[in-house]
Amino acid sequence: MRELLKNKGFKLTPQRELIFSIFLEQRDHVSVDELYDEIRKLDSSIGYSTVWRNLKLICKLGLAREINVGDGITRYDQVTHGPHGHLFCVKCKKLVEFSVDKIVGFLDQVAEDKNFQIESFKIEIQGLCDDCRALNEKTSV
Amino acid sequence: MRELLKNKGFKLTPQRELIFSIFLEQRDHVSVDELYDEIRKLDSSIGYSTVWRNLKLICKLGLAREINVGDGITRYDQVTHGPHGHLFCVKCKKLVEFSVDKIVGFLDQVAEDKNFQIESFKIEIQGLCDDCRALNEKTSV
DNA sequence: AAAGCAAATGAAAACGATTATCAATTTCAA
DNA sequence: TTGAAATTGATAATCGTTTTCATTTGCTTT
Repeated sequence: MRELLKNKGFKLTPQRELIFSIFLEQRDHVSVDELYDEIRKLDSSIGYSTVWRNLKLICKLGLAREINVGDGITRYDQVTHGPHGHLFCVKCKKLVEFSVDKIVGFLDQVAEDKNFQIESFKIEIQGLCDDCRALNEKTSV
Repeated sequence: MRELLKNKGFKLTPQRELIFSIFLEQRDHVSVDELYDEIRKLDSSIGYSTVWRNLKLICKLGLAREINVGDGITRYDQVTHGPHGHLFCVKCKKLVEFSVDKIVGFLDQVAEDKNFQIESFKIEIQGLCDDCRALNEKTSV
């Protein structure tokens, strides 16, 4: 961690250390606000900008990616989980991952056909998750 | 058009008629600003809100979908083009469609496995398009 | 160990796209 | 023709993101 930062000219501050470690232990895809709330529980003196800037830095270092599901909130997705798609529940906003191994070949082919140089891809299914679906049926009867 | 609106209790105004027709003849995925600019050329009295509201309405009627590529600008994608994925050039912001017929089966399977009810899906490849790629090579030599 | 400098921080303000408000106007059914 | 409901246009509010700036801090070099 310290080395990864040092090599690129970044400094290791207590705030940064805390933000990195808390972010990396999140299982879900957190937003700035969500991470900020977590951080504040541990050190209420850390500012919002600092959390925001460090999330950006985490992305720049290649440890996470920004995800935009269209609800106006940017979430941060650890790339250490490997390439994957997302199921996004439009009701409860839950984001669940799934493996996309079976279709990366197809995507590579598409890009090759159009002479497009892939930087990243995004595969997202939007709809209702298991829970919200059950809930919907109950309340609509 | 008139019937589609009438059935759902919406009224047909000259502004709406113009916005709908101009939107539907766009080949690209326009943003509110872009469509507003087009509209203004034809009728400079139409307000931004009206264009925005009618784009929302077009989506509500199922004629288009919102696309979020992560650059903070919402674009509108005509669904009449059928299900498709997007190649998004991070440099020139161009959005090009490609067919996803070969992988919808896979997505359906994923959803079924998790008992997830699909409303829509999004398949996006981000990177450099043919043109920008060529340009990059030239300037970096 | 001290100094110097670049980077990082926190508070606040700026920003930009989206969405809401509201008075005036217009559509459409009765 | 008339009245209720929807629409419009201008403007303001909202909200997440990003920038600014003075101050502090980490780290390298003496």
